[in-house]
Amino acid sequence: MISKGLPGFRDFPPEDFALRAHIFRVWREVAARYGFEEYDGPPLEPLDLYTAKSGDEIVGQLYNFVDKGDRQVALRPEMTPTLARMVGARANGMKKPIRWFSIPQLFRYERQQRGRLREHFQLNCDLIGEAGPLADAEIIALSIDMMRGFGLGPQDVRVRVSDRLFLSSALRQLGIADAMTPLVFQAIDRIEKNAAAAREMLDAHLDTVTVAGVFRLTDPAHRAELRRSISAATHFGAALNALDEMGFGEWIDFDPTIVRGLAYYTGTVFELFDAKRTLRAICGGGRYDTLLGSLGGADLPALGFGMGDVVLGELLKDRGLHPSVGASIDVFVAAVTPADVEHVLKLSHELRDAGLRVEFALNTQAVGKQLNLANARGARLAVVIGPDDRARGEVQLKDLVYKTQEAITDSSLASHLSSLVNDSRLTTPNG
RNA sequence: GUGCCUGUAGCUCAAUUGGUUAGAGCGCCGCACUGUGGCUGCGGAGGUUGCGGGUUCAAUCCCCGUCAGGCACCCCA
Repeated sequence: MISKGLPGFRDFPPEDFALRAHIFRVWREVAARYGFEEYDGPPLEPLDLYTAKSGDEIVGQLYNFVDKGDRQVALRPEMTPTLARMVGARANGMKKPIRWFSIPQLFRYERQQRGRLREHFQLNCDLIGEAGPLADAEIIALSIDMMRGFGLGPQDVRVRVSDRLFLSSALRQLGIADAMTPLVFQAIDRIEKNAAAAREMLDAHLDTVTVAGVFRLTDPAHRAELRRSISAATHFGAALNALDEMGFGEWIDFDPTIVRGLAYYTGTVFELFDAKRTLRAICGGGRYDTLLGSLGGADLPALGFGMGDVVLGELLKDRGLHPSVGASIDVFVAAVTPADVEHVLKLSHELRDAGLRVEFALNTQAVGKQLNLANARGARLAVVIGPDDRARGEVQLKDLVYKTQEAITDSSLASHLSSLVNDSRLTTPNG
């Protein structure tokens, strides 16, 4: 009896792997367009890499254990500490800003739900060494272009953006002490999901008038007005304007309830959601100017985002934007009689050497069955070889799509097939 | 970690208020079809009804436990 896989861990049979490969491909293509270079690190790290500074939120759900050398280790729950270590070790010699991305598999020990497993792949894009607002615009633009790369538009995905500095100063104007800011952030983070709980948190620490002020600040009805109050002279205002100029204005929703849970964000924060809001966040990120220094790496301003493959995959399936499973071969080579198999083997390998994807029957089968298999594989072409053909130095070439057949001389076959297949690859989607 | 809901063939679902040997469609395999494909017809394989226990003459159905999945919390990548 083969035991089941662990809860929250996935198998990837070919039809699922195709989606994953598609997602990775788009991630890499788009990242490359922004000049980002790919890096990676170990999936298993010393436990203290995460318990040291990263924030207690993550530590509670670490997938950790003691290895055979009595070391406390953890499967990586996030990439940032690893990134900080790598950058810290070599930042002095690197031209700034640093544009790096990675697609790590991350792990968390928590109860799974749709869009949230114990393991996922997460695109991490980070821009290190630039404090100015164009860096903020650049990283948000990158996240938006990722969506465009999958065929998603502003009607599918919304980018909700805020700025912790902006929010802090707004809270200060309400008379809230700086010491209270983290708690108020936490309450604001919950307003949308559970307004009653948020109000309870605030009521416990603030007077009624101030609480009302916080709710007014985050009220969707006042958002347009609040957005107009953000001066272009501020970092946040300049970043928003830059996104407008990049042509991404219609994706952006300024939303002061976005603060994000992680304690280390220092400025811009943003999240991407599907427009129908039926799924969890597709992407989240922000500016973390003090984190790298506090982790003991280089003291550089930085910002970045993480985008998981699970929610994104759900969204692509919902919208019919996932890749269909394409043909696995170009050509099927069929033998009419056992005496033809020798010839089939020889020809098949000539075609494989020419770069074509080729399959043939591994046992003796009627020609009809072999063609049936060719169709099931999605082959564009089939070559049928029988005793009569061999006697004439020919093979029968069938086009399985157009249902045509012609005799071809054996010697000219490889180049003939290559050109046919290359044509059809250009014109067939997902081929 | 907490609460609620759901587990029947590879997939989607049936099965009379508890009643004989748990069925169907799709898919898979075979045959009609020994030199020509997607159709059609016929046939076949595939189930400890998630698992364990209990109640009962009798359990897919009721009860308990457990595991898994979904939803909401918690938290957030």
